[in-house]
Amino acid sequence: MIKTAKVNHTLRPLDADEQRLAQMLKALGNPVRFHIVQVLAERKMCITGELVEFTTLAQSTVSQHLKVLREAGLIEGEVEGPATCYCLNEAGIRWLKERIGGWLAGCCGDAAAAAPSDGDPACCK
Amino acid sequence: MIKTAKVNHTLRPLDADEQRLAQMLKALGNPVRFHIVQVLAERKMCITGELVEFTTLAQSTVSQHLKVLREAGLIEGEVEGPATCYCLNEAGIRWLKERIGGWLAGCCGDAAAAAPSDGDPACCK
DNA sequence: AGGTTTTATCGTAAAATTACGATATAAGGA
DNA sequence: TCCTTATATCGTAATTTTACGATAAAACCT
Repeated sequence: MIKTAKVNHTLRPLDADEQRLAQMLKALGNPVRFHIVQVLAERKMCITGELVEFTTLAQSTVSQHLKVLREAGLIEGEVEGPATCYCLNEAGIRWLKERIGGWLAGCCGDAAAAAPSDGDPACCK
Repeated sequence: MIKTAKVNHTLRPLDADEQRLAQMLKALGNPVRFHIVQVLAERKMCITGELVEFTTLAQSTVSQHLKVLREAGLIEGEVEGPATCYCLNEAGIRWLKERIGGWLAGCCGDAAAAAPSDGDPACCK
């Protein structure tokens, strides 16, 4: 329950890209889902049942996790008979990498633009 | 309550780097914390009270969120009098970017190594 | 010394997430 | 047709996370 009495100064609404990034990070922020995408990267593709075998969770739980990853645009599934075969969503992963690479600009600026005077730049100076 | 009866095949334990990455993703997977790091990137530094003003949350809540970010290695705080001044942890952010950049290798291979025969590569082929 | 500001931490309630079993549905086989 | 396999979804319980108020402690000021 968020108090509305406090004036919200600068927390501007997230634009579409930021929302997408936040959704991806949230999806990956769960240990099981973190694992799943790694497994998919290694194996290239898995059917639901295989992922169920890899984890120690119920099939329904894995299915839910897959849904979160799917909706975040990190994986995609193709129905093959009664099974569903999942793999990473390459476009989504690429987007994530590019987005993170440019995220929080001004923090890790170009080495040419930011010449560290010390090996240990002061935190709050 | 995770069932232990199921054989855990290939979910190998995460190594230290993977654990660190998972922790960072988890920290960033919360909307408030996502916002905080963006604010810190824009403003370079903030004291706790300022971040409290930016959000609509209680001070104690913000403090908790800051703790999660701090422990994940994404921000750092320096005590100045009664206040604490926070900024992004540049080394941690840089590490995150590099790690994400190389994560899930084999998925977004080099364009030279993976020549797409179609504009829309099959998912589970 | 007393008062004010600031904040991290604690305890707890509320909210959100994750886990599970049940089940309907689709696909495939005998 | 019946049976089996596979899975997404639903309802719900369990667990975790997030929110809040209270408070102790540190720093600063009068």
